[in-house]
Amino acid sequence: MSCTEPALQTLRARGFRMTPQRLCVLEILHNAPEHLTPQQVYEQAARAMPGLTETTIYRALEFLAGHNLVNAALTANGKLTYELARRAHHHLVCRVCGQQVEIDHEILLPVYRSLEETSGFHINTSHLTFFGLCPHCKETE
Amino acid sequence: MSCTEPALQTLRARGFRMTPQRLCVLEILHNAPEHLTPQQVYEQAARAMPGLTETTIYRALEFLAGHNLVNAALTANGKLTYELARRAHHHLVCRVCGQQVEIDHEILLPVYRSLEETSGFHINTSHLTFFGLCPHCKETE
DNA sequence: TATGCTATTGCAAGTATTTTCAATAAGGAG
DNA sequence: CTCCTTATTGAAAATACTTGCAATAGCATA
Ligand SMILES: [Mn+2]
Ligand SMILES: [Mn+2]
Ligand SMILES: [Zn+2]
Ligand SMILES: [Zn+2]
Repeated sequence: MSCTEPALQTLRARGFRMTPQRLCVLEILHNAPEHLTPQQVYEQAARAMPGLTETTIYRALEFLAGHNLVNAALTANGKLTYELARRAHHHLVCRVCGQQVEIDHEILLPVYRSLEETSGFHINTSHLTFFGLCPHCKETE
Repeated sequence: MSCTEPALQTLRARGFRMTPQRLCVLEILHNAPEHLTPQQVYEQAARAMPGLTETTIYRALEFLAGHNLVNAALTANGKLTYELARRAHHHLVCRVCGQQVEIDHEILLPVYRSLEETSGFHINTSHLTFFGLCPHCKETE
């Protein structure tokens, strides 16, 4: 499939390999409407590729995240979920009802700049999760 | 110990209890030079209170974090570590060597404000972790 | 200080995630 | 197209974390 062509090139250029298992994970995340847990990815992947193991899913997700082909996001209960890497963005999620709002990366650029200036670091966090209370839950305490 | 007095009041006022196990966890974090993993807390706690279980440590950390007496922080590999809640701050950690820099919460206030304004949310994320490359590792690629 | 309610603990069992290692297969070279 | 190197997989075992439940012990009240 065409949407995975660039990913394939990226990996090979770095001496790594594109496998059907990794393609399967990318495919699943590509069609997912939202972030998925490793378990959810596994369930779908196992359906498409019987015999594939959970171990492989965990490894594929970590690997793909390391190569910026997928992003990991933190949930309110401290667990990681994944999504296909796309336009840089962040999340704001309600601790009570779980409602999510997406945040453009541009909004954070100024802070990134000032943090880089004062620390000398090059920041490459690509996917932050802020927590809080949504307009509704803010009312009902 | 006096440093735990306020914590005790906080909990009782809300109908919860201060137990020797929770005090032990607070005590350990109070003396820790940096963030600790649940396992590290357990090792120290078990030495002070034989019989205490890992289950209790996990529950105490989550409970105390829920009451803002301790803060959870994300490590580069997606795992949670804990520290005693103190002045609001965040972290900037190098993905290569692990070097950490602390960030004053004030620096992020403007962004918080603008995020709250545009989303209507009340943000209460108290402990963010930014990742990147430190000045040194930035050089050596 | 004695009593009662119920939040909290420890234990056991369940689920999730990581690690180790031998067998397999991606993909560059010829 | 075949061969070779070695990145990657699957299986099993080890660890990490969560959940259910009965016994225990904070602490509010009298
Ligand atoms: Mn996202
Ligand atoms: Mn901290
Ligand atoms: Zn809400
Ligand atoms: Zn570094």
